[in-house]
Amino acid sequence: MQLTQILEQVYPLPATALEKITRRVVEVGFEKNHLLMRAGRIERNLYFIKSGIVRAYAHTEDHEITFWFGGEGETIVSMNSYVTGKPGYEHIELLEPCVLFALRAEELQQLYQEDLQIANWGRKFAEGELIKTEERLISRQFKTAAQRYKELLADNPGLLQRVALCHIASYLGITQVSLSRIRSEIR
Amino acid sequence: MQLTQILEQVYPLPATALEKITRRVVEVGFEKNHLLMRAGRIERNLYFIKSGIVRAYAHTEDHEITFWFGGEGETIVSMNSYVTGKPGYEHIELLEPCVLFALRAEELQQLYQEDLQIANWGRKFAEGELIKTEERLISRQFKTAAQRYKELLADNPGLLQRVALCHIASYLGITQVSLSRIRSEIR
DNA sequence: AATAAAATTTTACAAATGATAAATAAAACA
DNA sequence: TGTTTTATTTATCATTTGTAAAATTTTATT
Repeated sequence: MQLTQILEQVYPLPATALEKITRRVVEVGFEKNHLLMRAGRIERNLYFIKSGIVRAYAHTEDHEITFWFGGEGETIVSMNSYVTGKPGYEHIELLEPCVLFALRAEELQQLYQEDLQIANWGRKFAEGELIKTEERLISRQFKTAAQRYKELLADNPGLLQRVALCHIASYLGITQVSLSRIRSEIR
Repeated sequence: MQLTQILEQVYPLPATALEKITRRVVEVGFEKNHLLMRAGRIERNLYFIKSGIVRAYAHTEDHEITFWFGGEGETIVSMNSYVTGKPGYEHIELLEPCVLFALRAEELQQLYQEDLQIANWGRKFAEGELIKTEERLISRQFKTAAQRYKELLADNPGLLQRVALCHIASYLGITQVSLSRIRSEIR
């Protein structure tokens, strides 16, 4: 997937604005299982996923939860770190070998201050992520774990082939044992 | 709480930008229990809360869940409707008599296209709401209902005096019976 | 103050989910 | 291919949370 395409699916940008971003982006590749971001650090980059799939997770001593999957065309941001400037709480792990477009957060902040359309791009990006997150929060309350599993499969076919079930269970907010039960009941 | 103060706690704005917004805002008052927004409609306004407290809820036939409380200084947006232009899924109900600052969504969209600092204000607003929502989603998985209740009280003392327990239970993602159990165990 | 209405708590029982460990299946590797 | 390692499923039991209904408390109204 190309960078301009990724950017424009968030918000259409004039050529000049696209060029300002493209000029500051570097293409990088990482192997499977690479830890792209670590909790507790201030993250200095954003990434756009050209190919591959990643997960974001947070953990305490005993638990670990996967709260986001990112695939081709999606944007990897330590939202907390990017917004507040403080260390983030999430780790980003590559679940496949990935090709990413890297952009320094500082440079994007600079562009937000210079370019009206890029500022509106940033707004649209955050707004889009917000409604997705809000919908997930609500769906967790309205729907049973089985319903949420079926919907995830429907919205995201192929995910099952690319991601370990333990991560899917965690994403759905249940244990792996519960997910196994749900899967056996469906068949 | 004054409008400029509300706006600037999201993102500092130059006087000219503040003036552009202020000029388009109208102060309105509603009685307790007024339904400010209804699901299924395209919402044409945003509101800033000068005083009072409100809740956002969504429902299916049998269930209803409260997923947000807004108090003084907060912004009421049907995020879904505002972002996608389609009808929203939330109702907004006033839990107290409120004084609100109303702004037409269309006019704000216009300002986003003219004023760099206002576009950045919109970006910061969405980013802030996003991390709050993301944190809630994660906390729902990491923490027990009892912990979430205690944290809500700690972060938001006074809420208990202003909001019915059935809404708090719903917000925490549990039934009212469960919340009663938690409350009796704490004492 | 007395009554009615609404909100909250309590009780009893059912259903869903979690924890742990063992069994099985799948994947990775020599 | 055979062996080891890792991932997933199954089984058992404990715990949490939900449902429904009744009891109690609080609030509103006459």
